[in-house]
Order: sequence, then structure tokens, then C-alpha cells
Amino acid sequence: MSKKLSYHHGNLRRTLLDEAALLLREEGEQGLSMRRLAARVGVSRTAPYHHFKDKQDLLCAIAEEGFRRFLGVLTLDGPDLSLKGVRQFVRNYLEFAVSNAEYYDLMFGSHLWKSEGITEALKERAHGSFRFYLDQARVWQEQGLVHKQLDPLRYSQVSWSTLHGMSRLLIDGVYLDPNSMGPICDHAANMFWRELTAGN
Amino acid sequence: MSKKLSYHHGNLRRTLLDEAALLLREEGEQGLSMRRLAARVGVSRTAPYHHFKDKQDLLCAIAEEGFRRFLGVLTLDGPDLSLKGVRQFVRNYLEFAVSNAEYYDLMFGSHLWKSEGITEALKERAHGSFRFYLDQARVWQEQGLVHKQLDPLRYSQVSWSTLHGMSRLLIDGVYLDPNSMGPICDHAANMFWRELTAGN
DNA sequence: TTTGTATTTTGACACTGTCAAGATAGCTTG
DNA sequence: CAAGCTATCTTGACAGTGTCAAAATACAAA
Repeated sequence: MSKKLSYHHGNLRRTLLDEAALLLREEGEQGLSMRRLAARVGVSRTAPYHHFKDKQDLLCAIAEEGFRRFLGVLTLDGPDLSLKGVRQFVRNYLEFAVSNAEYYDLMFGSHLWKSEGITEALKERAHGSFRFYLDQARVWQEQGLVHKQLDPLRYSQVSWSTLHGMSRLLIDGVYLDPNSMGPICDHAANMFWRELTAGN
Repeated sequence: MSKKLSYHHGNLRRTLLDEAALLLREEGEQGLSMRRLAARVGVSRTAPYHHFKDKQDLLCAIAEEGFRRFLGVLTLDGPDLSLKGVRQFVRNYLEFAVSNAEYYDLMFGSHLWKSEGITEALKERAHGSFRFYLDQARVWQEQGLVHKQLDPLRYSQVSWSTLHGMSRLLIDGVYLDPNSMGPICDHAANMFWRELTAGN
């Protein structure tokens, strides 16, 4: 409860998740080691292993939490579909990615996805996020807000790719620089908008 | 020359680069350790350190080679700009990314880009690749092949983001599955094409 | 109070990247 | 040819890693 008065920590799992996220944010992926984490929360090296099977398991749990926070971003602001709304959405996505980079890296990074140890729970949450995004496009189409020929699935896959690619290139500082993100986001939003409204 | 007859290996650097790439391809990033690599080429643990300052240095060199191979992909096939050409280009990009995933991961992965140790040579090569792509769009515009209002820089940044995002989501198996890449690629190509030809 | 279960600890093992010192080979100059 | 220089490779060492096994500790239920 209070401050490690007892042998039993009380809510070690919660503490580990928080401290791990903090460590990731402060020093990046390589800064987080199980031993350092354990030391930081004042517990022995192997204590975390009673709350997480693996280091991977810990990371999956953090990523899951990332997806939980992410869900709020996925919904367009206004009630009706508009270019302005799409623009805001793109900005929101990138804002989340860049200011929660430590989560975003885990949520979509190859580290977890290419490993055997990825949690089923995480996979589900990730796919849930995409389905949510996809369903939105489907509803728009049913309501006649976007043109009939659009394939919602393909649109969702490609537009998400754009958003994800922008995030990665920005976070990693490869081809996009933070200063010109306004125009770039708008350009992407325009592209999406054309996709949604223009024919074929 | 032949088979480790001599104390001096002869072309250890070359051998290390090749074997490292092979190891990465076979067992992924975590399969490549300096010691294992050294053992694989039949040399002591620290021998590689006379050819590469760091492990990072080694990885940067491999990534560089990836960019060298990548350059061929960046040029459109046909002499003139066409939807068909763009479609082929998108396919080529993804084909490269997925079948050279071990290189692609290093070329654009956060592992190198977010670390201090990234080589100046690698950065240059990466930026060179983008400039090459960008210049292509500029030339199209000068030749009147794409509409006047298009901002080549923004177009290049956003379309590259799409390509990169698709590659990542595909390689990591997040939201895209290999079986439906044909339609997805075409959808992206259509989007690019509209961007290039349609107004505003 | 006893028994059981959940939690935490210490000890150990096989790894990792990389530094410092020494050994070896081959090229360059006398 | 001999002497020396430099590039290359080796052995030894250190601190750090993930994680298993066995023992210790605390709390809950009987």
C-alpha cells in the first residue's frame, strides 16, 4: 500500500507497468532491463517474473495499455464526416504516436509482432482497433457519406498504412521532420478525402 | 583466400557482412550476436572489432548495402509516367521490402535511427534515396506530366509514408496479410495516381 | 493452529558487448 | 637478407543481461 513497508509489495504488477513505461520513455528500449526495472521499484531481480512470464509478456502488457489509450484517438471528432474532421483525425493520430512514442513502438513494433511470444490479448486488442477504424468507413458508406465504389477494407488498410508510415518516419527521424508536420498531415488528409469522395 | 589456412583471414570484413546478413535472415535480429557471428566465420570473439567499431557499426554497414540494392527499385520501369507504371513501382517496393526484410528492418528501423551511433554514411545514403525519389516527381512536374499545383516534396513524403507503412504492417504481420497484397498495392497506386493527376 | 498458496528472495548459469594486452603475420624499408 | 612497423587476430577479463531452481517469507483459509 504505502511505501514498501512489507515483504509483499501489494500492487507490484501495476507499479512495474508504470515504471517500465517511464523507463522506456526516459531511456528508450535499451534502457529497460528486467533487472534495472526491479531495482528501480526496489525489489529483487526475479520478483517481476511472478507477475509476467517473460520480458515479452511485460512488453505485451504495456502495448495493450497503449491500445487502450489509443482508442480515443480513433474516433473522428465531429458528428459528421468532413475534410476538416479528417484533417483533425490525422493530426490526432500523429500527435498520439509522437507523444506516446514509447507505447507506439511497442504497439506496432516488430519486436513484439515478429516474436513467438506475442500475447493473444494484445493481438486481439490490435485487431480490434483496426476493426473499429474499418467499421467507421463502412458506416459512412451505408449512410451514403462516401461514394459507392469505395472498398472500405482496402481504404482502411491503405490509409492506416499512410498514418503508420508517417508516424514511423517521424518518430525515428528518417524522412519527416517535426517542424513541417502541419502541411504534411493536411496533404495526407486531402489525399484521404479525395479517396473517400472522388469516384473510382 | 581458400579455407582459413592462414592466421590472417584475408577478407574478413566482407565475410562478416555476408554472414551477418544471413544470420539475420535466418534467425532475425535477436539471432545475430557478435560472438555467434565470429564463431560462424571461424574467428575469435573480438576479431570483428578490427573491422567494425561497434555492433551498431556493423549493422549500419549492412543497412548501407541494403540501400545500395534498393536504388534499383526506386526507378519507374517504363520511360513514361503511367498508372500501370506506378502500380508496378508499388509492387516492386513491397516486393523488395518483404523479400529483403532483414535489410529493410535495418534501413528504416528505429534500432539504428534512434541511436547515437548511426553512421553518417548511412544517413547520407538514406537521404540520397529520398532525394532521388523526390527529384523524379519534380522532373515529372517540369515536364508537365503531373499537375501544376502538386507539391512534389509533400507528395513524396506522404506517398513514401504509405509505402513504408504498408511494408512495415506487412513484414510484421500486423494488419496486412501477404495473400491480398495485389489489390492493396493497386489501391495505393490508384491513390497516388489521383494525387499526381487530379487537381488540387 | 495448521496448512496451503501467493509472493519474494538468493544463487546460479549461459549468454551478451567490448576493452586491454599480448601474439602473429606480412609489408616496407634499410 | 634483416629489422622494424603495422594490420590483424587471440586470450583474458568485466559488467551486464534474461531466466531457472530452490529456499524463504507473508498472508488467507481450514
